[in-house]
This record gives sequence, structure tokens and C-alpha cells, in this order.
Amino acid sequence: MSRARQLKHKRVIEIEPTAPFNFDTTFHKPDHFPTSDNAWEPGVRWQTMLWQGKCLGLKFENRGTIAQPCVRLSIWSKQKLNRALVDGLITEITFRYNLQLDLAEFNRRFRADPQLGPIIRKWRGMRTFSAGSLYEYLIIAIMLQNCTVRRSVNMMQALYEKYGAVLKFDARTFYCMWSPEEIDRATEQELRGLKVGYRAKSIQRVTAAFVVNGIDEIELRGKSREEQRNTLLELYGIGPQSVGYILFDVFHHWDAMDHISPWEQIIYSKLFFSRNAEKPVSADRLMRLFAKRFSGYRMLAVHYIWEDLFWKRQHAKIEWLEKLIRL
DNA sequence: CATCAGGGCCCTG
DNA sequence: CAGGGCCCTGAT
Repeated sequence: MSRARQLKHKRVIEIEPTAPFNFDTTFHKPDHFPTSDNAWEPGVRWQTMLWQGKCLGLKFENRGTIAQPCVRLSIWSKQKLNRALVDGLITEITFRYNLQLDLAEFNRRFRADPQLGPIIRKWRGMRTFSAGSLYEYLIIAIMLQNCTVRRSVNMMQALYEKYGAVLKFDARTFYCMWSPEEIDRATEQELRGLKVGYRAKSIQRVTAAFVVNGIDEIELRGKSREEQRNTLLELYGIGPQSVGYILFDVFHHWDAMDHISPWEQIIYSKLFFSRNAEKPVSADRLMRLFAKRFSGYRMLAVHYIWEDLFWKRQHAKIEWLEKLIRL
């Protein structure tokens, strides 16, 4: 395990997201499986970030309102950061958290939808985010495959303990992501020792794609959705389900919905057709419904409804859902 | 104790 | 294009 690094240098910046802006539903997603690189409580999110080869500690605090948003960002680092690096970091964070997103059209188009309208009003200004890089998201996507949430948590933790850095800042301790180069020389057996099973090979091959082939995330952002999709599908261990998440969360395609997996199909059947798990609606029929109701914003619309469900679950157990997600 | 399927994907036939 | 195999783990 890596030695803990105390991050002593701190600087504070204020960011003004576009209004309306909902801090908590943007900076915390209760459906994400918990990882030890971040924490949240109302009005505050902590996380680590590997940026330009530096391990950083970040703290976001809500200093505004929905109509007049303001986010105070504290950045901890081992050494003092230069201006250019900080500027680049702010740009990147603004992108990853969609802080400049204009939701006006989305809000206007769906405010009359009987199901989505009330949720838009409740969570006005909610965005999506991908806190880490494309590489980090790919690793998480691999950890999600074919296992329960608890196992995903255990595997990710084992990887952090072996390859991540331990950062201390703001009187807290978190793990920070490794770079592809740091894990590139790990053997399949070494990875299997962390009980990731056959996913070891996917980790190796995806990592190699960044180290050897030099996948450039920033460049990929400029490509079309189809080009992005094809590039991602070429990666070993990355299929349509993982790509679907990435096109939405990492590349911000609000209409990206090419694939509905079985467990999502069951949840959608309940949410949109009041069907129980024994008699789910076909994926095709769900697709037709979304195309008709939410065209142009299919995934974002579903995300709002989905997140609303998982926020409710924070306060009260939802019996039918508990059975499906199996923590 | 044994058995099984899980928040996919690859590979084979 | 359908279906078996893959790792490990918790549920039964």
C-alpha cells in the first residue's frame, strides 16, 4: 500500500455555474457505488483527482442558491500549483460536472410531462458528472460487469489499496487514482490476486490502450458520438452496456441510449409501466416509449427519473428496488 | 455443505 | 446471432 501523502498547499476558488443549479443532486449520485476516493454530505463534496500527474484533494462547497449558484472549490496539493495548471483544472472540472450546461430547453420541453415535469421542478438544475477521467471510468465500468454492487466495491477498494495513493487533506483521508503507466506492468496473476477474476485481462488491455496506443480523451471529445462509440467498443472488455454509460456520463450525449440491460429493463418496466419484475416490458417497447416521449434527451430524461428514485431510497427503503440492486 | 446467478463481454459454432 | 464460459461472492 502506498504511503499517505499530506497535502499542505491549499487554494480556494469560486465558480459560478449557470442557473438554475442544484448542488447536491449534481455533486452526489446515490446510485453510484461508493468508492474511497470521495465523500459527500449535504452542501459538501470531497474527492481526490489525478490531474497532470499530480494527486489533488478537492472540496466543493455550496455557497449559493439554485437561482444564484456559487461553488467554492478548495484545492489541496503537495506542492504549490502554478496558474496555468489551476486554470486548466477549473476548465476540466467545469466540463466534468457540466457547470456551464444550459438546461433551458430541456426544462421547457418536459415541464408538462406528467412524470418528468414534477421531478424537474423538484431537482431543478441537476447535472450529471463523471468525476474522473475516461480511463478511470473505464476501470469502474469493468468493475461493474457481471457482479453485485458489494463485489464491485471490494474489487475497486483492492485496486486502490494496491495501486492508488493515499491522500490526506482537510482532516480526511482518501485514495487517489493511479495513472495507466503505474498499473501497466502488473501481471494478470498479480491482478487476479485482488480477486477481480477474469476482469484482470480487461484491466490490462484497457490500460495498454492508454499507455501504448495513447488514447487521447480530450481529442475524443471532439469526435462524433458514433466515432466515440466505435473507439470505445474496440477496447477489450468494453461492450455496449459500458459504452452506453460512458457516452452519457463522460461525453455528455444526453440522447445516448442504444442499449437497455436486463436489470435496467426491470427497473424501467416498474417506473414507466408499473410492471413487476416477473413481467417486465420488452427492451424494444421501452425504447419506443423513450423515443416518443424524450427524443433528443432520452438518457437525461431517464436519468432525472432514475435519480429521483435513488434519492427516495436514501430516506426510505423501496422493497421492489432492494431486491434488484442487491447491495 | 452445494448450487446458483449476478449492474457483461468475448469467443465459438 | 445464440449460448457457453468466465471469477468470486452472498443468497438460498
